Amino acid sequence: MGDTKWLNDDEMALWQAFLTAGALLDRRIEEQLKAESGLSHVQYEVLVRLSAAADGELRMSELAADVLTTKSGLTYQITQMEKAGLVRRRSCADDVRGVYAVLTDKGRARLEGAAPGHLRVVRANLIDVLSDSQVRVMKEGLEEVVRELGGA
Amino acid sequence: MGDTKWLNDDEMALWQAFLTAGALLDRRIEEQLKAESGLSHVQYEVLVRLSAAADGELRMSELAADVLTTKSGLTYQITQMEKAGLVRRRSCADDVRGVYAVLTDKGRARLEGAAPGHLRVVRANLIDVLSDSQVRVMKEGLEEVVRELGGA
DNA sequence: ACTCGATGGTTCGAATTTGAACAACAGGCG
DNA sequence: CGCCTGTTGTTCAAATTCGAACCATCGAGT
Repeated sequence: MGDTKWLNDDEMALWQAFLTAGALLDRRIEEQLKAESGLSHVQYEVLVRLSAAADGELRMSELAADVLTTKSGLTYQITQMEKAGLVRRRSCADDVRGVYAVLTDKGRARLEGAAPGHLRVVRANLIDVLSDSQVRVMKEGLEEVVRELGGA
Repeated sequence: MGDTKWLNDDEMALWQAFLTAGALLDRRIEEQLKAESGLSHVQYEVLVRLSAAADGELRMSELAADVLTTKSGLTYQITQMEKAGLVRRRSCADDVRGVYAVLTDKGRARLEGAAPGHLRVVRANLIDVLSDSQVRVMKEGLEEVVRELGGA
């Protein structure tokens, strides 16, 4: 035992491409979003989740899980967004500890303004670069990876 | 003009899975690496690049590009790694501005110690979750994305 | 009602990342 | 040679992230 099974060429190339694509794409998204809407990617995701939720509000913990950030990370971001008026905190009725993050009108407007530009970047650099069948296969594969990582 | 072409279900799912897989996988890698070898993922990548390079050394700028980080980000990390004795700085003969990051024996040893564990995580959560054909398709697709993003 | 092991959010300090500004130099070209 | 533009790597402050510690509360089980 203890002998390591290395990656073959395709596997290595996949891993490398996965890292590179992720990093470069994130960079581009971040800069586009910041320039065009003054939002960070995390903040954009927060707005997306909230706007998709019933009444435009979610518990901090659920939001943190959705946005793939840590609890403290979300606390920080929500504080920032609250200062910017994009979001508001509301304490939970049935659980004194609980806190809801609530989307404000301003927040919703900001999201609507940012979405098209963001989408353009995602399309231009990821979706439209792939064929329909590539999209399907990669979706299947990555969903399996997510499942494995317990992010189901 | 101005009307936005949204994503269909598969495209949306792919984008979501891509983000989630990336974030979760990075998290797991980071924690495994830190726990088992006291390295961050960036530092690990630095060691990998240096060990792959001739004489185990690379110019700062090239290394920064390889590792997908900014110039200042690399300066910081190399300083940390230098303190830890994993790396050493050497100034460039033919270009007074230039600086080489050089892998030390200790650095190489640390990499060798860390690699098997790191590889296990990559395998368990990405590679081994996919079929050979999925690996090939995803590799092709992601390489195309990287090309599009100018990371050729 | 009471205890005890989870849960929800925040707080804190340390580590890291970012981007702009900077200084020093390289390299081509008139 | 002298000028001009682009590089190289570092520095600095500000923004963000991380993780552990913390407090208050919940909820199941007794």
